[in-house]
Amino acid sequence: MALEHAILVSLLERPGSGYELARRFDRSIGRFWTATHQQIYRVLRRMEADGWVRAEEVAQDGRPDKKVYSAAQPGRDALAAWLREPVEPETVRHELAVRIRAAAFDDPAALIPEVERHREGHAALLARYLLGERRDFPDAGTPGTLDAGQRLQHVVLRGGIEYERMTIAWLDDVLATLRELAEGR
Amino acid sequence: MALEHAILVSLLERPGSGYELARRFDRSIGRFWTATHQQIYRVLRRMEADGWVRAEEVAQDGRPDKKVYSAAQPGRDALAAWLREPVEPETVRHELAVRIRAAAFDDPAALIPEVERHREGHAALLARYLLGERRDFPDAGTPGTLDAGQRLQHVVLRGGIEYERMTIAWLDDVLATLRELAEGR
DNA sequence: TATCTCATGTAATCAGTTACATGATTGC
DNA sequence: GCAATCATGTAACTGATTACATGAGATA
Repeated sequence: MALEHAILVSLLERPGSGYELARRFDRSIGRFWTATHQQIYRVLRRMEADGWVRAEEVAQDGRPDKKVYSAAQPGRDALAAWLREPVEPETVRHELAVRIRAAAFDDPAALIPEVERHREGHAALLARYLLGERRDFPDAGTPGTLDAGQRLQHVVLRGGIEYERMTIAWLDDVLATLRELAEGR
Repeated sequence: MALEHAILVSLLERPGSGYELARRFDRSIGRFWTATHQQIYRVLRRMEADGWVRAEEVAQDGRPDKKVYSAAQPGRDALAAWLREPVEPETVRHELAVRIRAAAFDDPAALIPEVERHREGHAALLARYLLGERRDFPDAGTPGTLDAGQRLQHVVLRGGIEYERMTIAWLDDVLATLRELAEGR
């Protein structure tokens, strides 16, 4: 039920059309909340009906018209109320862990290429995060250079970086275990 | 689409009824895949119809009858095929990260109690994992004492432990940031 | 007497994905 | 000429949650 809130945060950071939101959900916000454009359009219409967002039709030349959404006060209020609600524990869906345990009933070596591919994906993501950090927060060590929003964005990014580091180290552990089992050690 | 496979792994590790599976999903398996009993019963019926599992009615005295499920060969085959499929990147749902960025548009201090509660939950989980590790894998350092299934279970558990450690460290980082912002530093 | 555990289920609803559709413009 | 980008949508479906129901024995 937090897609509404993720959209609100994104619109508070910068107003935009459904299409633009969908692209943000592919990039930055998609790091911690995914959504397809169909879902975004549907939720935006509901949010507009509830008065959480305002829509403004913008005509463009050479491009289709678009509806630019921005957060309205009732939306801000709803966000503030949500911030004060208890954080329910997140439902976990860790497919790779299921696969690793499943490997005990099949050939463990069969899983190695997939885990390697997974590891590469996380390494690439870590590199992108570190690049983004150097680009967006070069002076993070100097006090007083970042506003509240930037400091909060940075601490979320640091979480992503640490998560990727931890995951890569763990996948190396997994690979070592799988290779040992494959070699009969 | 991996609930079927998670159930299969669990039934291969040990046959059991829908009710028992639901309890395992509350405990061990729930660490990386959650499911309610309603969903488990529904999926079990489908799996039985597909021949992935076999059911045996077991009468008990003093307790209701139960249907004990065990994995059948077509289920094993499906699991082996699934292991060889590409691992699609998992959809991320990180509500706390959304909240942290939302705090920029509200009072950052309002989030502190919730983050503290979150941190306590992760610390408790880490303690449980470490206890489980000492109980189930006391001789993990000595080669030749664990079979393939145990070694794979252990590497998954190590992942959980590292994830909790990383998360606790990050939540401390988040709390420090929120407290600095609340104090106007 | 009341609550907890064991055991299985139905019904309604919500969230999210996949597939398909439309139509103009820009770049190769 | 073809693919990609911009822009918004409908329809069908699957996966998952919430609420409710039943009923017996065990425990406090």
